[in-house]
Amino acid sequence: MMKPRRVTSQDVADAAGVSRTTVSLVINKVPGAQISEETRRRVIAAALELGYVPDAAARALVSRRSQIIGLVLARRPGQVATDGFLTQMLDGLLEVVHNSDLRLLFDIVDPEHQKKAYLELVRAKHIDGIILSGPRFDDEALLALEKDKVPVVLIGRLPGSDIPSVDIDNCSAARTAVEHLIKLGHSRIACITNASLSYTAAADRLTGYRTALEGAGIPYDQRLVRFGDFNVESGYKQMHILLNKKVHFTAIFVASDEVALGVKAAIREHGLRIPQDIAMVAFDDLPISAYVDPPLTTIAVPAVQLARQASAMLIKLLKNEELSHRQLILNSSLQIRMSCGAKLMDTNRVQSRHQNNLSVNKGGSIE
Amino acid sequence: MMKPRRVTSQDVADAAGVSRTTVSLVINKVPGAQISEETRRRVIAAALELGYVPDAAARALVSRRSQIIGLVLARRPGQVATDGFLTQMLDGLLEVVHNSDLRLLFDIVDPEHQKKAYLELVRAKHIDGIILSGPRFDDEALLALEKDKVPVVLIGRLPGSDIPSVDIDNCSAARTAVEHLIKLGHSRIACITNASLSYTAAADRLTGYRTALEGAGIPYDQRLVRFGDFNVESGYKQMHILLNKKVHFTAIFVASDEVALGVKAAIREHGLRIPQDIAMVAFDDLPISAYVDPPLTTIAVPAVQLARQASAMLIKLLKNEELSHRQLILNSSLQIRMSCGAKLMDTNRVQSRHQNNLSVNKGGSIE
DNA sequence: TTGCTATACTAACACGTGTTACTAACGCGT
DNA sequence: ACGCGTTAGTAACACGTGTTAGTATAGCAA
Repeated sequence: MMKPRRVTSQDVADAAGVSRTTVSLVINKVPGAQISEETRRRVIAAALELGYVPDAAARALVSRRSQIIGLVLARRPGQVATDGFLTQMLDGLLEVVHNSDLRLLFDIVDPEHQKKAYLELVRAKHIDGIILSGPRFDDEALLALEKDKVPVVLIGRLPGSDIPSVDIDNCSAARTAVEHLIKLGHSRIACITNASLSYTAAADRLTGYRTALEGAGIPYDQRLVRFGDFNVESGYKQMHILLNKKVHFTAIFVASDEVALGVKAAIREHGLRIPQDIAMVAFDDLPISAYVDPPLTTIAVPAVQLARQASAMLIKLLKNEELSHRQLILNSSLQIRMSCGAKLMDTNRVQSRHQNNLSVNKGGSIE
Repeated sequence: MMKPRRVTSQDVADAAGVSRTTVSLVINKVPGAQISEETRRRVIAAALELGYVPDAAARALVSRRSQIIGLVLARRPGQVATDGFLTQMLDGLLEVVHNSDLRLLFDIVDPEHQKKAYLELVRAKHIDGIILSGPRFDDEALLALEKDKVPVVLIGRLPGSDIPSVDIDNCSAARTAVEHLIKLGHSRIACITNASLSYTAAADRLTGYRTALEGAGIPYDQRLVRFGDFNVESGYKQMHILLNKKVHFTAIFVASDEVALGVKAAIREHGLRIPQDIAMVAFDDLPISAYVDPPLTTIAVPAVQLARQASAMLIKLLKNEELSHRQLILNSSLQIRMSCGAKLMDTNRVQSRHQNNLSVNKGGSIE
């Protein structure tokens, strides 16, 4: 049994009785090409007949474009498994990527060890450009990329660099969240971050928390602050530590819905109720957050749109088009549900469907 | 300002005073090559000095290997955003993929329209092989792949095909779940599937449900069965429909944790309690499921290990090694927590940390 | 006839690598 | 001197495509 040789453009050319060049011109619909309708049809017929599919590698070699863009996270293996934000980004990316006939490569880079991993990814021209989500302050490889003039777009921000980026205003969003708690009468407000402060988003959200306290003249109490690590489990652990410290507080700001779920469980296990004993505001507004019990009051981050915008920007960079904005800030908003206790003040009954705000902001155009 | 030309292996050869062939032999550590230690060092020094990174496209062209494998889901855009299972799979895949110096390409294929999309993906040799998760009965393109002898591994199963696959026994797992409810005294048990019955896993889980009922002599009541669509929202909607029908039931089997969260919210809004009014068993055991309120009794699916095994099998296929098992079935297990009411029978107090089973099965070796 | 333009194509090069077949040099026994 | 194996390295081809520069034909004006 013979292994059937690959169908090349030469085969198509032979079958159609033209040159390989002509085949290329027809297949790629080259704008200025002079091809008679008659031969065009013959070529297409032959290609279809033979099942011709251009070789991606050969094409990439000569055109110097792999038609693949990379989504990279600075995470350790194991931290991906629970990332509810990631799937939303993937969704947004795939949408744009499909419209531009690109492919999406996904990878993570261990922030501790192999910082240069994605440098090689792009130097090898495996991918044409990178979308890096969740940048860290200590990422030197990223600056190397910038120097290499590699197309990069950040989802998030990295102060001191000029890399194009899409983000929300984490600081003021966090501030809004905490101010909401303050308005509800709380003054002892704890905080659990979404991640280590090496991540710029985590640092910004903590800053927002501090700013809100400051604005209300509430002193910052370090004992009320702990650090999450992306996943549910970290929230669960940190909240147990916090509760066991027996430092008094009546509300908490958790800078991630995912982490907040763990926090919630820990609170429950201590026999406390949300929001009656501890009011809670979280951050991200994952699709599930409106459905958990109690529904989370949280900052709605337009994850899908962040991804859409980032990929749209990256594609512009790949085409050497000028960006209208190098730093883009999308709007976030506070979704008031049950966990903060604001709505519970009106009524003590079981919440009706009407009260339980399940609305989701859809749409939003690209650039 | 000149655009600096790419560093090629020729540049390295010149710098080291050897031929390009020698550079290739050194860089790739070709086993039988006769290279003196002295020149080997010179070559490596030169490569490091110049920052040489082999061109992926050129390498792929000549070696006929892209070193990329694809993870493909049969989903519509928008269905990815909430998939808690996906992130777990990505985690498992990345682990294996990194160990083999491969890359991971992620894509979805709209099951209605463009079934042949991933056929082209592999015909273009963009990727060396495919891991297809969540196959559907009506996927003809998949059979075409099999005929093309393209390396494919299924996460899930497709009856009537001989494609290598990794899966759990969805049918018997679902049966276990429902039998658990029956043992607790329930006989009016509703069911909401995880997805449309075009997906083999959804069909299998429904079959398990029916089998359990049959085994207990409980008649199948079609009015108690509805179909989810992967996400929370579908569970919420379907459960509202179910509850509004005023058909009596005391328990429900939801074939997906994600969907179950929506179901939970709907039950709550109707003023009913879990498990006192409606007992619930779900399916998947997402990382968050132990932390929601009440913690879900659910079938633990070893998602990360499914992905690990699938990628390990795919890599074997790529190396033309023989598979020890073409169809691999991993174990699933029922995680009994609060939502089914089993533990509530012992006590009516707030559950202690001890009772709230937060243990996670880790580990498990590869092939 | 010559010259010019527009049309419809094609020959040939370039992209950067892996690999096979071959060679040059050297040591060594006879 | 001769033959022969071993070591260390290289020349040259192949992979399949995009693209530039060039050619052949026809049409048409002068």
